[in-house]
Amino acid sequence: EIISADSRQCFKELKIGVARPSDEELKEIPHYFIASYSIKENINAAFFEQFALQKKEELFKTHDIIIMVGGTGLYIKAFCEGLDEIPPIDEAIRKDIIKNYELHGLPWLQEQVKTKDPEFYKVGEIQNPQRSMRALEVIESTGKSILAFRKNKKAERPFNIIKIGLELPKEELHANINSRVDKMLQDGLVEEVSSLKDFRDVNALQTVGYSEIYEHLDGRMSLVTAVEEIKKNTRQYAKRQMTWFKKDKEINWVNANQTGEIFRMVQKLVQSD
RNA sequence: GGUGCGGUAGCUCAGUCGGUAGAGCAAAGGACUGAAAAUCCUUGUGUCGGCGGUUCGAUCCCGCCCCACACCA
Repeated sequence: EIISADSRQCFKELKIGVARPSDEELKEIPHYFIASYSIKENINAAFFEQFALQKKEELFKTHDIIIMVGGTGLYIKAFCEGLDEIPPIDEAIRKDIIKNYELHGLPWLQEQVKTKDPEFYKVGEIQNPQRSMRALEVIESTGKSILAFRKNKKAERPFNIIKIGLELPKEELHANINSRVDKMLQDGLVEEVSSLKDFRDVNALQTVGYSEIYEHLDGRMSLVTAVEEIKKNTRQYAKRQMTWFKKDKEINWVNANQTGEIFRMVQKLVQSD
């Protein structure tokens, strides 16, 4: 059985633009964390960790091996190594910080971090608004620096993990991206995005394939340009995924086209484990 | 044929009152513990269209030529 580790395919409203597996594929093998939540819900890495740990518990009662598939590096890391526990943040604090950042910009944010969490200001990514806002909301909500919650040690997991990475030569990867995007358009990407026009501000829709089509629907971009942008942004995203996964020395790499090889590798790894 | 406006980094363009040039995007590499398909960081030598002239020195001024666009015939 498969647990998906994909931060966008988990939403039931998103299908074409996130290249969700077909209904037949989903019927053939039970999948979890696919099309199971709404874009209106606040799904994130911590939520996924809890979900997957619980689901794995359930599945191990009847299976020796379960498979996790997906491209969201942080989610996979959260499952394999755990996230440090940080108390929930008051929604009002969070909204207030975002509002002020949008109003006053990065200098304001940095100033806030500097006075409220000088430690983070010294070592944190203060150029990165998302990280700085996170640090700010933690200290405002808990009174403690986000750094104080970081344990810097991996969680112990009572099961074995085998990691397999799929890779392709760059030209092939890019050709695949291009045809996949063209297929999405044929399948009705524009219609899918149009139907979600009231939700363009939710996190789930800050997504390659959706942002560009919104721009087009606003009349700020031709369809042709939007499609080119989707292809380009997907290439850049794929590159970021590779940067993330290549750092993980536990991953066994296979050419994505050699499906037979993938099978053999899984068997070998499972036996030797 | 005439007039005008251009020809500068892969693309779009800025600039140098004459001392060999810089932004955005792309590309390449990287980071990343509650937005992660997100967010952020690093990296810019290119016959400054060609050939001559003026000058100590020209991508910048002058002349001719080539190319693109617009308008006029």
